[in-house]
Amino acid sequence: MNNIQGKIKIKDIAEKAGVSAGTVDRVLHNRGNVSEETKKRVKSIIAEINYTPNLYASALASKKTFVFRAVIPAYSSGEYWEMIEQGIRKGAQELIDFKVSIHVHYYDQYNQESFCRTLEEAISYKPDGMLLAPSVKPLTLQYTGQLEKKGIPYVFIDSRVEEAHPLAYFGQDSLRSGYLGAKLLLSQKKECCDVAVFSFFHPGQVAANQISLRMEGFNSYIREKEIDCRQHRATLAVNDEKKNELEMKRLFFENPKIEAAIIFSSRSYIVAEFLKNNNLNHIAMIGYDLLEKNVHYLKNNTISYLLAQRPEEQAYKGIKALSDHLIFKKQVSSVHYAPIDILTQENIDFCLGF
Amino acid sequence: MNNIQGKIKIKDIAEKAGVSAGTVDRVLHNRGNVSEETKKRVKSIIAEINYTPNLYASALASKKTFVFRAVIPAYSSGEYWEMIEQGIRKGAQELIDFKVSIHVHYYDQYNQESFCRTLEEAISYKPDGMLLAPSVKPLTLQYTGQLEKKGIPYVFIDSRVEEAHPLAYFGQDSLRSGYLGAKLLLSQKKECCDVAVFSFFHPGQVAANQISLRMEGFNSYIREKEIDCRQHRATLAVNDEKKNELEMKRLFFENPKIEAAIIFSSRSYIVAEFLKNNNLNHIAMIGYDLLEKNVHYLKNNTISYLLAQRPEEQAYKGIKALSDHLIFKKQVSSVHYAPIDILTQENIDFCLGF
DNA sequence: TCAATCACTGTGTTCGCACACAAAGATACT
DNA sequence: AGTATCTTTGTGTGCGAACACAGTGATTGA
Repeated sequence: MNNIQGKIKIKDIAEKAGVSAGTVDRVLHNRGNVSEETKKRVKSIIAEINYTPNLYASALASKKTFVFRAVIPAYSSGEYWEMIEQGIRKGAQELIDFKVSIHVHYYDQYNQESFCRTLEEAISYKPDGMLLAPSVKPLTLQYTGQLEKKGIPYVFIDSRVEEAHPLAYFGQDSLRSGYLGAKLLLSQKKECCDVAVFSFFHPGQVAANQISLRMEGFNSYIREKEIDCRQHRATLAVNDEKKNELEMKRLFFENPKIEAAIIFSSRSYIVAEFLKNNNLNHIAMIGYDLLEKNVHYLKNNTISYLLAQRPEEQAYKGIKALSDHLIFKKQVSSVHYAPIDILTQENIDFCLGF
Repeated sequence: MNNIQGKIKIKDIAEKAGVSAGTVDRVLHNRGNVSEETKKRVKSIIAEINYTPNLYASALASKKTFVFRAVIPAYSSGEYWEMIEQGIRKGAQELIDFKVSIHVHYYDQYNQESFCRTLEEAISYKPDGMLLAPSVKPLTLQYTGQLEKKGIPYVFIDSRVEEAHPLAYFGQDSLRSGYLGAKLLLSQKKECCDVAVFSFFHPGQVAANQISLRMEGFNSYIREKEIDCRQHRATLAVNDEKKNELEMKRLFFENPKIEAAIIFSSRSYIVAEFLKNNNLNHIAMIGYDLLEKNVHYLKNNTISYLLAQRPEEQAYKGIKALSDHLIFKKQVSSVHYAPIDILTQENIDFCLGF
């Protein structure tokens, strides 16, 4: 017999094949030095009884150690990227007994050179795997090319770069989240309506972002459903409160008929704050991402819906994809869209923490 | 030095305390036979260096085995409870190397006696922990009382019974999901409207269910927001298609002004099918739970929103709660509401599988 | 013919921990 | 004092797998 669980061990396989455990081990890990004949025999037995190794025993015995490196934008507390890092940390925690350690590198997302320097440094350590929040395409491709040459698997988080060959991508389908935003905002409108549409901008922005894709999705809904509405666009600046204030005043006061607003950025709270302060309660508003400040305005009914994307889960799964690939030798599928969560006052309390 | 990860092992503690590994083990597991003095010394060192055991090595060495038993309603393929079982199976899969095995018992949810028999049988095996989909209160309390007397921890899944003392509860906040249904259906209505409200019924129903709570939540929204609407209620039968057909015909044809419908049951597809077949496309409809048939009608635009509750995740977490408590000695919090997912055509594809 | 080399296979130690058992002191009892 | 008993402590083995190392024949070369 085998153990209590009835689970098959290497010894059982060895017995059935009439060889020793060492030989089975050699077959399992393609270590060579096994005759073709016994190799086939052992392999067929493994397949037949559907052997799955005890990963914990395996990790315990293994001398291999793994180092992953993550490269993400630097952030302040409460920002979107903080949640990404939380997911990374959670993954790291779960993997320590598998001898995995994870280092996080930060780059200035408004500085191209910083991106390059950070990435170069991370790569110079020759990690076993990388998690990467990509920057603009040509820049990113330059480094993913290096990684591919060195045979280091990497995972994209948050956004994706075409023509690269990541092990996997974890992020939102931004087109569709923009489309859904339009539906939630406009589906029940019967007559022509005025809508404020906000995007964000920072000079020198180098990290990829989803604003333009979301807007594209938004517009495709309007086209498809032939919605009759007037869009009033504005672009806010990341770090210029006064300018933003003026811009919003201009927009809302000059167009008093605006009855809906959508902000294609996690900084939705900036507009929400303005609406709240100016008692523009009649304006329905949709924002993005589960930041604390956004949640605040969702709870006090300024933001009607928040479309969220579970960044911790994305990052966590990204780490898991690396370990699944490198340690557990599992097949990992390459594209993983995060669910688009629709959050309201009613269900928000159940979505904090994942 | 300790190992590569820098993680502290029992041996390290033993060295620091000037005792052997065996003694440290005795302290860690309260096995007794340790003098007060050394016990204190060892404990203080453990606390000081914040020791966390390698759970995998621990499980490997341990001779203990655990048997969990789950008691849930019997179901046919495609029903709600199938997803619960999937979650249980997933949990079982992850725990096999921790020497945990899980048995599932099924009861006829329309037969009180069956519930009793099934539960008695499950308890008679003296499991280490139980996962339970409760029935009506007095009946359930009878058995949870037995479990408590025997010191067997149990977890409620799906719905909850007051006055019992489960290790944890995993399920939806039904009141709030009814409230949210009302909001999605009615928030944009300006004039008085006619709404069809469906509940379900089966003679002899004994498993607890959330229909009435959802309805209560629905009504509280209407009261709070002073919505002006006419409700047309109907109760459908679980297994009588013809009667249901007649009932729906009566309702919708006699009240042609109905422009919205909500079904407080996972069998929402029954109403959706009727609307589809009778070309009542103008009626906005809200259903509950992520059944395949419901998804079908969501995708073809008959159901506008589906409010889902991740039953697999609930069950999975229920199993994890048991193992966290029994095996990993973690503290588990007692109430866990599942997120209320708002599903639409746009985000449904990302929510299948968890 | 004997040693060297090769392909192949078996054995033994190790990982961190649990647990059975042995050993060592301390105490009490005849 | 000698022995039985109890308390306290240390030692050894095994969990399942990884990997270094030690065989074992067969083949080759001198």
